[in-house]
Amino acid sequence: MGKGRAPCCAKVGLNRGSWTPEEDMRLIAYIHKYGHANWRALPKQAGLLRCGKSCRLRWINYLRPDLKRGNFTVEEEETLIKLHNMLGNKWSKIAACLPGRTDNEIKNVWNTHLKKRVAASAGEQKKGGAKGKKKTTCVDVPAPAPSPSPSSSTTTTTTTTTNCSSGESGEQSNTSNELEFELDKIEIPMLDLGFDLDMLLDTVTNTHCPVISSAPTSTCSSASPPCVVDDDTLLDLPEIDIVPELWSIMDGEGACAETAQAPWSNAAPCHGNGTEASAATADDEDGKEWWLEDLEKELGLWGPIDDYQHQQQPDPQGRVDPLSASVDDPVSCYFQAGPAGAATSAVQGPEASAVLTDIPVGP
DNA sequence: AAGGATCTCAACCGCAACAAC
DNA sequence: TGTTGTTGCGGTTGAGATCCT
Repeated sequence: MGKGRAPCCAKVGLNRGSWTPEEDMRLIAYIHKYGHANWRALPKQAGLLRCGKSCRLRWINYLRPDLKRGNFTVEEEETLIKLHNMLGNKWSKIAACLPGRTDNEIKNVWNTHLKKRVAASAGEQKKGGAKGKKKTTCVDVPAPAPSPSPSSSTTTTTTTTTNCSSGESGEQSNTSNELEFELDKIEIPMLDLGFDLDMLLDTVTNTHCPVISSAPTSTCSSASPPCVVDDDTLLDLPEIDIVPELWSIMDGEGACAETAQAPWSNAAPCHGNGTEASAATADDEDGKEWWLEDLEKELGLWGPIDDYQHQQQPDPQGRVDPLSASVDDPVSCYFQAGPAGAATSAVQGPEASAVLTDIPVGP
């Protein structure tokens, strides 16, 4: 959103600001089919008037399927507080320890309420804490020591990667050892987080690809590239009519395997370029099926297409399924009922499908 | 009900690190 | 070894949402 700084020249003429459902669908469809080996080339190939950076951010922070949504749990907040106490503003490292949470989200949560809460509880516990205004989940957090902010704004002398591709853990051994040593001393509630301290250590110290990664980044993809698409190649993306054809992309032909830690990662790696994506095996289908189901449900595509209207009928109690209630086209359903409803103000109806019929792009 | 104040969070930016040549 | 291109990170911003008076 034009935040005061002039855009770089490369971005002149590109869309900025909030993403529309059409753009989201293009990005989802493209990445699902071809992966994201090259963010810079991606928008062009996907027919998006966005810079690659923007696409990457949108995918990582909002669209990728392994994201949790909703408020942080108590456990997550406590973990975040402790990890921040240990690591400072190393949001990506913290994110690597909080499955399904992005560094941006964590940063926001920290800056909006946890920071205040920690400050309040550290400074003036007797006063009764901070007065959060809105949806802060009030938790009694054991007051941690004031953050030493080991790095806070100082940057990157430490290792930066928590990514999958780093096989070079050796050269980072100093930092890793320090982290390991320190992390060894703290207790982090891992109740529902699905991992243990060993995993946390592994993750933070880059010793292997985290099971719960901060993001299926292109670094990961480059380790096992999903589909390499020539920069200048006119992609053979099918014409997508929003309901059946996009669905077919998602559901089968050419659904390109994402990276190792992606939810559909059981799918076989995509060999060659995306246009020759092979039929998935039965196991592949199993591996990605749940995500596809999930996406389809969010899109309002789950079940027979005829069911859309049906799904919007109130249940016997008179309630309406929030996943299908909002609008009558699946794109809007997805963005209103699904990911935070952020794009709710965007175009709906015919325009959405019109855009999606034109995914194939040229140079 | 209206208007102002405050909060949230998606998206932007610049820069550093990394990779490829 | 140096240069160039790409990606990842952390800080910042402001529109929209929510709360308060």
